Amino acid sequence: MSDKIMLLDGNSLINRGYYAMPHLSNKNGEFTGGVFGFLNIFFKLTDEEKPDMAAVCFDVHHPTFRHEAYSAYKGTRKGTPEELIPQIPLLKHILASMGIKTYELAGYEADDLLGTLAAASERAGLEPVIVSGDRDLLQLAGALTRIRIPKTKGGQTVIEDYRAEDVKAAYGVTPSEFIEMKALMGDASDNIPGVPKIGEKTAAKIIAEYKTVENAIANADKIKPPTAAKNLAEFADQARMSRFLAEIKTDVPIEFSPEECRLKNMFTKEAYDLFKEYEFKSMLSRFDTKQVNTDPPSAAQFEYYSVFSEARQAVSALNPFAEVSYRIIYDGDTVAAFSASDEAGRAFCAELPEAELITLLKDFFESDCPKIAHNAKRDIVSLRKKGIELNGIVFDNMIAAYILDSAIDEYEYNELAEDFLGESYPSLEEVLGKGKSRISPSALGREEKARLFGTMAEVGLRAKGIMEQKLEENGQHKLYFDIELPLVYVLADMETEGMGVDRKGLTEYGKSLESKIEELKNDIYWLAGESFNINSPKQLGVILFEKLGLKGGKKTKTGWSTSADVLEKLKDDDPIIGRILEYRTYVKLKSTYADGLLAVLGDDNRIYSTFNQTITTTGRISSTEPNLQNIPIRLELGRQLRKVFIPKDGCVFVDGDYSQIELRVLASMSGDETLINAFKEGQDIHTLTASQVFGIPFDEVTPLQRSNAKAVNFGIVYGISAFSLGQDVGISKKEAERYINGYFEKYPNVKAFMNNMVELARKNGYGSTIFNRRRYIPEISSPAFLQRSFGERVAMNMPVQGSAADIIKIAMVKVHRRLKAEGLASKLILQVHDELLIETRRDELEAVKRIMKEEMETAAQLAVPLVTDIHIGETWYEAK
DNA sequence: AACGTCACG
DNA sequence: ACGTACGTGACGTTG
Repeated sequence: MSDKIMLLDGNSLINRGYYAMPHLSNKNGEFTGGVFGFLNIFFKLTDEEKPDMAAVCFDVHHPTFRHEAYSAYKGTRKGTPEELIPQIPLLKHILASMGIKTYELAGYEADDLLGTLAAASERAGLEPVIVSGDRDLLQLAGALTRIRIPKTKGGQTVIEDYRAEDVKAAYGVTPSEFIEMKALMGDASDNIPGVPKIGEKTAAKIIAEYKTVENAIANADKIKPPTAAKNLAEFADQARMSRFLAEIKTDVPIEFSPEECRLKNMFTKEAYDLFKEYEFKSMLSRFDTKQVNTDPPSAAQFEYYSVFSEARQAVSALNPFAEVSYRIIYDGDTVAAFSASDEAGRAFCAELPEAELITLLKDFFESDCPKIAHNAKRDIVSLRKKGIELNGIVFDNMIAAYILDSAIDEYEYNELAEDFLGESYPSLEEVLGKGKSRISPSALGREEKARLFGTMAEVGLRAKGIMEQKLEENGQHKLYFDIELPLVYVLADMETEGMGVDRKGLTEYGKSLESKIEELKNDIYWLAGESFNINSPKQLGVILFEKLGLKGGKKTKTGWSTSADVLEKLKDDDPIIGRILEYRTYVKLKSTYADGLLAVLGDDNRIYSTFNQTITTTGRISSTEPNLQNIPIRLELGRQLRKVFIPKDGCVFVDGDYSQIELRVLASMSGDETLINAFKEGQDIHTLTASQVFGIPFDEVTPLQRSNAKAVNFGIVYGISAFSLGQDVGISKKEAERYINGYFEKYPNVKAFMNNMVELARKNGYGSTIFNRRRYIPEISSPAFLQRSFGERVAMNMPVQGSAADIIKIAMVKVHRRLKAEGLASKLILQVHDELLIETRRDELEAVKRIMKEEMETAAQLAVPLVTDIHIGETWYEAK
């Protein structure tokens, strides 16, 4: 077997990466998208091809005869975007660190080098694989040489593979004829003029018949479209010159020895450090961390105790007046170890049986000693189950990191060290492994435990200072200390309290769906003429659009789309469609809700959801295992499910929800008079929008018009596009455009507000809310239209959605505080973005109603009232 | 693990 | 010409 050599077009691939990738940069603001894109393709290919050797070629532009001769055509070649320029040396640096050879030669482009290296490789008996984003390279395909071209297909990168015969199959010409073809059609981006009026189609036809440009010129009189014949004769010299330019050189005078390109271990320490520095996090898992693990840079002193008396001494030696950063190390739900640091550079770790740890730590945790935690909510909830009430949390590093950058999805100690201290440590995943092969933390060696757990606490102590300072600088002190940190306790209490469920009712609800599902399933099989898996969109698509031949199908990345909005349009074409939609509704209710909730229902008939405070980019909280924020309500059948959510004995539910909070926030932030007055006067906002946009009196708005106006209002909040609004309402894009223009005409300040938010986000790099919550939006400066448009929509939406999130969080803290202050036993148990639910003691009903309304309505001072509707019920169903 | 789908705000 | 709504989480299928 001959060795395989992979030859990559550095410039082309980094360019492709730059335009295809999200707008990436590291924390120093250095742009990295192009390099990341290159490496992505590179690794995908090395995984697939497993080459023995590799080399990367780069352009070195130089004024050569080639460009001088055709200076008339210059200007068509796109200059390298500014952000990409420093990425080219960066890529070379990274490749060097991985031991990958690069080639460049003044005056030659990468494709000439690739051609030369491929030819030399063939002569050396190797199997060359050329990788480029540029289709011109296809002319190099041959018996031995393959060309691979990455392509974005439905959001996914696929890498096409061309041998000589594949070129023939795809283009109808051989690789060498590909050169002839290009000479005729020209290529603006390569400054190849070609022949006027000859495009891809004509060129292909001519070359298929006459094989070469020279031969075509000789037979110009016989060529079919008369214009082509005439031009070919007239521009014969230009065609010859184009032919010369189109051919990639295979004889560039460059020294090349394939052995130098042999791949060794690419995953070196140097490469690892660079990958970390430039934050190519998803690629770090390729490194064998056993080899590259970084030692803690600080000369820290970490003690390890596994004897109770020694551990006790260490805990009591903690300074009760200084801030102590601590970490609990969990093994599942068990407390496996504890570490703490009250002085930079020092920490200890105690590992004992859980019961001993609980005894050891109870006083410390319950004392007022100021503590720096990392995910305090988890500790509060876990310790409570073990009889400890955690007090004195003055800082939560995880929450602080989220406030400083809500887009990050991991906030472990090493990320904090990296971002705030500029130090590198291995991640927990690197130390413990991931997925199935993850080991328990207690399986580490003593030394390692002391160092790892100690560092976790120690880093927390030092990072806190820096983060606090940044919060201050950002004007986020109040957001952090008055809203988010107190909210930790509120959410912990909600998680502790849980929500009651009527187990029998839930079981019966599930049962009641079964027979209907069976019935629909049989109908569908019968109508389809065969049985198949209805839950498989793939199989369903084949049945509907191929077997039954329904028209109007849309495509997804993987096949036919069978989503509800597609099926809805086909409802009248076949009775099977309605059955499928109905089947889906029932199956969803059964699997996700009936079965799903039963699976997490505790023996005490309560459900304990987890409320995540650091997930969303906008500032909302999220709910998991189960998600109690997406319990059905819109359709009656699903809504019935809410009857199984019940308060405990002696209690009722009091539910408060903000009316139109996002539109009120929009009115207030934009200062739009019309909107503000409407809310002040308690007008129906969708009807108002309808009357404004459609130019009709308020009283004459029809239900359909109101519903369309409602869609417009939503669209505005989401960062509207005419296309999507049209889709949603079922009107043409043009008509939708008229709606939007009408809207902005009637609410001019809203338009100014949106422009403002986009401009501000572009200038600052982030969007922000009334309470200074931030979301960084790097996409807003992306060169890629789609990315940029997304960034702009986010810039318009985040301040609105985020401010609403701020407001209800304030309300939660206030409601929680009032309930405590007034000594009430009623408990806040749930938040659903604009709604709060309190499990209320019957004797406290009036007080709770009053507190809820007051605190929710006074959570923030807006230019419009924050109207809150209160409902009471014996079940959640009734309380809405 | 990624995708399609669908539940909520 | 590009191909779209903003923010989530859970489930089942498929590679």
